[in-house]
Amino acid sequence: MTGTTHPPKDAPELRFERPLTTVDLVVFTLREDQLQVLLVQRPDRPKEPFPNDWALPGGFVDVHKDASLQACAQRKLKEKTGVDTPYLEQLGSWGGAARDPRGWSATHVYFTLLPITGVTLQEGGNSQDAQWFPVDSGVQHQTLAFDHAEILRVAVQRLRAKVEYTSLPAHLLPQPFTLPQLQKAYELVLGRAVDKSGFRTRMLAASFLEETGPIDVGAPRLAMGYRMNADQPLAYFPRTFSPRSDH
Amino acid sequence: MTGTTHPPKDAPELRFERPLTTVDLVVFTLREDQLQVLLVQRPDRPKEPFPNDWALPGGFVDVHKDASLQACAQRKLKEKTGVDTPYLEQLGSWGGAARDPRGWSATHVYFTLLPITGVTLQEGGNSQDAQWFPVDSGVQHQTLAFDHAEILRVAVQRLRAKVEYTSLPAHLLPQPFTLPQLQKAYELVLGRAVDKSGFRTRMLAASFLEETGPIDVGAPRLAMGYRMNADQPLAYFPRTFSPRSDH
DNA sequence: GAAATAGTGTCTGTAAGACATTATATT
DNA sequence: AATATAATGTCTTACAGACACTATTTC
Repeated sequence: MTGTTHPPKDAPELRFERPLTTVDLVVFTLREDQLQVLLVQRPDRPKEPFPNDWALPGGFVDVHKDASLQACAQRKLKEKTGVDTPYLEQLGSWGGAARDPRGWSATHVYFTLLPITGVTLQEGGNSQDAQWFPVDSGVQHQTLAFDHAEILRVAVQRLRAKVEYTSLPAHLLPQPFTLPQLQKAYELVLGRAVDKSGFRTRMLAASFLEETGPIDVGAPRLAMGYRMNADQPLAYFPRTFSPRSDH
Repeated sequence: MTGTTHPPKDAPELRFERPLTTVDLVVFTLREDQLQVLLVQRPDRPKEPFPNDWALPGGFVDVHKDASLQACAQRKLKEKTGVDTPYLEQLGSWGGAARDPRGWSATHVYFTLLPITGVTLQEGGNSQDAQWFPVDSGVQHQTLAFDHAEILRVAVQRLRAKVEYTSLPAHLLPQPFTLPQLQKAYELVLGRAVDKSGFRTRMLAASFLEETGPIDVGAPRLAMGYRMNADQPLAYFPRTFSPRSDH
């Protein structure tokens, strides 16, 4: 380990301009019967780009605090939401000369799904205002800071695609949950109804759920409660959901 | 555009240490009836990490040459292979304090599939020796430079997973190709046989192929030639390949 | 016509979609 | 008992897998 200084003194061949390196988060939750995403408002200070615009939470990698990109994402998530998420997936990276007026920059984007119940939005710090926005309220096409509108669009697309053949939406619910609740989560994310019978067969066949006993969720009848198998953060189904009408 | 200098003079709040930013490539091809991957040998020079070890082709982002990460990947691919690939997908990014002895670094990894016929390996430059290695010859578990063994493992996993439900292997063949050739490409990537009848139905149903007329590929009988639909770099199948025996 | 490969047809199995029906709780 | 929701059953359809069969070319 030679140790890197800024500017690097010990390695002449490394004396070239380095891009800025950031990590951004796309945090999804279910709130008010809608799929929502967490955004923060850019500060209104001199030299800060996109003042007052909404942006994905995130920021610069701190080479002294963060052992890795994933660790950096976890840290930022914890700072904003107080949550240690069990599911954090890399969405991809975006980098170029034009995306940040401060210079050539590359961001590593992670996305996560959280039950709203576990979240307590942290005020202050770099993110004056953190706020939830419904994904289908036009946020995707509003002018977010940087290229975050594009990133959010890709994130939503990836989420919806993946929900068609994985157990992802289970992470949106506090445990234990019932199958009707899980089905509703799927329907809210996909934006369409799903057949109950097929849904249940499919979920139970994937064996990523464990029974926890009947639950009263305010319905006339008790429903079986389930929690996710601890060792299986994500189950893959043999086919995608796809209504007949598509063909 | 404020313009970034090194060190930045105009933005006190940006005077922190920046990670190194690189782009690496996982280049797959079909060669000698095997799935192979392109590796380059690390130079044996003072201050260069992992001297003589094999590594994925790639290198530092050049903020003056490269408009974006994708452009950087295209440039490096062209430099090494002389190819302008029609298919370049981001695999993900790897970053951390420990992966490069020169300091905190993050690499953005792209992968591509090429017909071997179009490639002419470029000698000299930063990559003394570029060479093809069969994926299943233990390269995945050899000690590659940096964390490239891990990256390669993920790339192979992603490729094999995606081949189960997409038209990816078509990019491994020079056009036009025949369906038997395409099937062989699938079988080589997947490492198992695939049923002919189902395969053909599936490929033709996906309608990403255009007939180009019968071809003589040295077989006793002519076969229909196909090329990929120009506007469809990747077709998705409704289900994955999966032999009965799995269930 | 023998041989080898290209291409097609038939049967079966799996799992989803559609929708009807039964079960269980509350009022 | 009425009602609302939970859970199950039945029928159909799509499409892959297995495997047998036909077609076309060269020798």
